[in-house]
Amino acid sequence: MTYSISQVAKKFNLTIHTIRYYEKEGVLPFIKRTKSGIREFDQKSLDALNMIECLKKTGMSLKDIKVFQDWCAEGDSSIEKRKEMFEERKEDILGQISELQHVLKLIEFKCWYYGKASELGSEKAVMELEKDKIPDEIKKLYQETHDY
Amino acid sequence: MTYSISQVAKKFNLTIHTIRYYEKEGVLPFIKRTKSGIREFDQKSLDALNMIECLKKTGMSLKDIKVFQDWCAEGDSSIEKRKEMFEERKEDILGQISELQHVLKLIEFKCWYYGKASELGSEKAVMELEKDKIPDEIKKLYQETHDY
DNA sequence: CCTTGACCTAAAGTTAGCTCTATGGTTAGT
DNA sequence: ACTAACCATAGAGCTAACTTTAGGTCAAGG
Repeated sequence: MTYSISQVAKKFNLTIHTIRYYEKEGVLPFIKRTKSGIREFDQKSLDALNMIECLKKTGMSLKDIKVFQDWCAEGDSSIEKRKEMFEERKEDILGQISELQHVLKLIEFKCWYYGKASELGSEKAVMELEKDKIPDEIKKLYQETHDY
Repeated sequence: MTYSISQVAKKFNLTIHTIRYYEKEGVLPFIKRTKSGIREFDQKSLDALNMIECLKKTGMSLKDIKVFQDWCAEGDSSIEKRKEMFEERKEDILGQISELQHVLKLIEFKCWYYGKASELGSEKAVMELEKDKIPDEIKKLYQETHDY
């Protein structure tokens, strides 16, 4: 079973242009062609594209993804490097998640703040709230997110 | 207490150029100047910059951050819009976190895969492993991350 | 056979977000 | 007053990741 470029584009929610661009930049491994030069994507191509999309979502650049693809093409001798790359990627993602969880605290504080402001009619009224009227978990959110 | 641009740059781990660029683009609210034109950052400026960095980390563009700053400058009449913006931002972050958790599964599968490949000496050996030698949670990770 | 639609390449254009350069003013120490 | 360190502006330059354009090929259906 093979797929045309437009079928693949639909599956991955990319444009045809983007897929061709990826191939040109070397982030997609070799893609078979018909004798007239039309690309035919097989399961391996789809798997590679899935990996690329995944790595992109972790914030990796196409340049670095290309390095990874080159390692793949190199074969078993690059297994160790690829292993290390994925371990780094894992740590990086965990870091990103905890950063987002931190950022979320400030956003949640602001949700509370503007909820109150909407309720009381002004920002001034929220800032003049006596301290004992501010829930402890909101105070905590506030304090934990002013780290400069 | 006020701060010079280079002190602020250090605090936020940005370059002086970037901070000036932010001001030029209107994402920083009005910053006071000495009579000779030198910027003086006060607590309010720092708070704003903290918010900007936070919104940037959620993936918001400077253009949209500027819209938010314009709302802030507009005063209480934009409270509702700002509240909605933060609620959207919150949903967005939760979405990002769960996307990263999904992506993490494929990365963790690859960590296992290359760990085995390293142990057995080749990728081929991993792919030929009998199914009952692959831990269930690894099979699960694999299946859950091939969603095209 | 001719049109239509999906494909191809090469290359120019776009956008965001910085980053750097040139040029010159300001301020604190000796 | 001189020097060094810091500040300013205007504007050019850069990089990544597309996106669009121009011009052409190819295969199937009427």
